[in-house]
Amino acid sequence: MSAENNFTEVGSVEVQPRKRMKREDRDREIAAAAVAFFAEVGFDGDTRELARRLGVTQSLIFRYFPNKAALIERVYQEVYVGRWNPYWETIIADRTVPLQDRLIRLYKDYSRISLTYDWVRIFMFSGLKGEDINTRYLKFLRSRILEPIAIEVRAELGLPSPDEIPLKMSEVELAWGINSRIFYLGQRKWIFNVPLDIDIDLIIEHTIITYLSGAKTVVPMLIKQD
Amino acid sequence: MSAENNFTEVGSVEVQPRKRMKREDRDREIAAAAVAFFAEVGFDGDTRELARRLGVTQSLIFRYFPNKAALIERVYQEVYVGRWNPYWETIIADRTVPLQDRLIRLYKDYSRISLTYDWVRIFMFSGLKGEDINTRYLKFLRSRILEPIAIEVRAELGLPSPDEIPLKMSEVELAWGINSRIFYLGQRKWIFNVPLDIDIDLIIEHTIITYLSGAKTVVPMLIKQD
DNA sequence: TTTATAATTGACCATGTGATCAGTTAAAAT
DNA sequence: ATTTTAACTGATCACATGGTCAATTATAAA
Repeated sequence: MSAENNFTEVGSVEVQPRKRMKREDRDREIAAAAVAFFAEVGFDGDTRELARRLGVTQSLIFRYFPNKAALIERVYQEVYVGRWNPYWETIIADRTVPLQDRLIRLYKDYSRISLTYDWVRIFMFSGLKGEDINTRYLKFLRSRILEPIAIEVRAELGLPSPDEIPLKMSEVELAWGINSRIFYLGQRKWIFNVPLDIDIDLIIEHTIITYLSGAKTVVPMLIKQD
Repeated sequence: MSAENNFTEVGSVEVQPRKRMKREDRDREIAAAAVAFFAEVGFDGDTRELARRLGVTQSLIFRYFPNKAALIERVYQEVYVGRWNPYWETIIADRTVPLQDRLIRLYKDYSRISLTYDWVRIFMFSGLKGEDINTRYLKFLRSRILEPIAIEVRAELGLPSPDEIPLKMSEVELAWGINSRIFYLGQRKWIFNVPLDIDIDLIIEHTIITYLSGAKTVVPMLIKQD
């Protein structure tokens, strides 16, 4: 066993590793491996198996992270905080481009991040564990993406701006529909093992068209009542 | 400890239980408790804690189920198989009622089952565990609900029937949109702790209207292109 | 080449968990 | 009242897991 630990197996080929990495590098390596590992097996995955995948002893992990909880916290940072792209927020508001195009572009790009194996599964694992990171993320998403979308829809349909008639919660709920659709694609693929029959980008286009088409019918209805 | 085991605590009041239940009753009681317990903490929840909640010893559980896996299998039966309502399948095809009304009725009823704490959480726990029950359920759902919906949409829009032009996968994908929306509501409520701002029944209505409105735009497009 | 630094290991502990089984006892059968 | 049946318990085993720490050794500094 100890002899093997000096080598990292790739396929059936053994590769000479640099033994003893610099602290920073090893730190990043462990974090990255933890993301992949916990995404696969969940946060109950044991640290010995994680160490084995790293080609390292279990005790080493605890020299880099004080305890398992800290390692998990780091995973959240890597996946949620580290992968948010502020550019998404600017796409929405650019009225030189038709709204439909903006939304399609936004969600095609967003799905490149949020429809990955790691992202989808860790999001669910942490949610089920009762971590507040999900709640926080979704509140953030709501204010940075969904409400802006609802505002743009008002403009697109020539309806009164939120200054005149405040955004109704049901208008934002309608925008949730887009995200729920996208996220569900990720769950089907990475959790439920139900293959997607057609191209994701195409589904996104249909989703946006459906949303806008529905909004045209529903939103005027929503802001009239009350 | 052993003295306490003869009593089931409800709040701070101790209630005299019938010691020694009939096999069938105890069996059902354990199964029901297992559903609630595993829904809360996941399938890594330990049998000792489950026994404690039942006011019973851990070893008793293993007199009713050969091992933990069998208990979990029973949980799947209770939740997925046991709660499916065949009536849903008949609602869809009833053309004496407008399609929009049928779909709203169907999903309002479906959500009464599938938007419960137990249902949503166990569905995710089992999916993440890699059980095939999710895959099977979703295939079933597709053939019993989604494809029938896509067929009814064809009729509603006066488009060629599937006999003439077979259902496109993208038409079914569009119907997935409804389910993804509904399911996401459950996840927000029971997993991510993001309260729903407005009434679920209302969201369902908007979801159906949006879907049909979108379908009117998209479906003719879909079946034209080869 | 020698010394100092710090990355890494291996043995170990405490605790938790699925599963087993001989023995106990409430309740039904006689 | 006595016997029979079967629901239930308590003790225990084997193993897994998070975490600790003194000892080891690759690597950089001298």
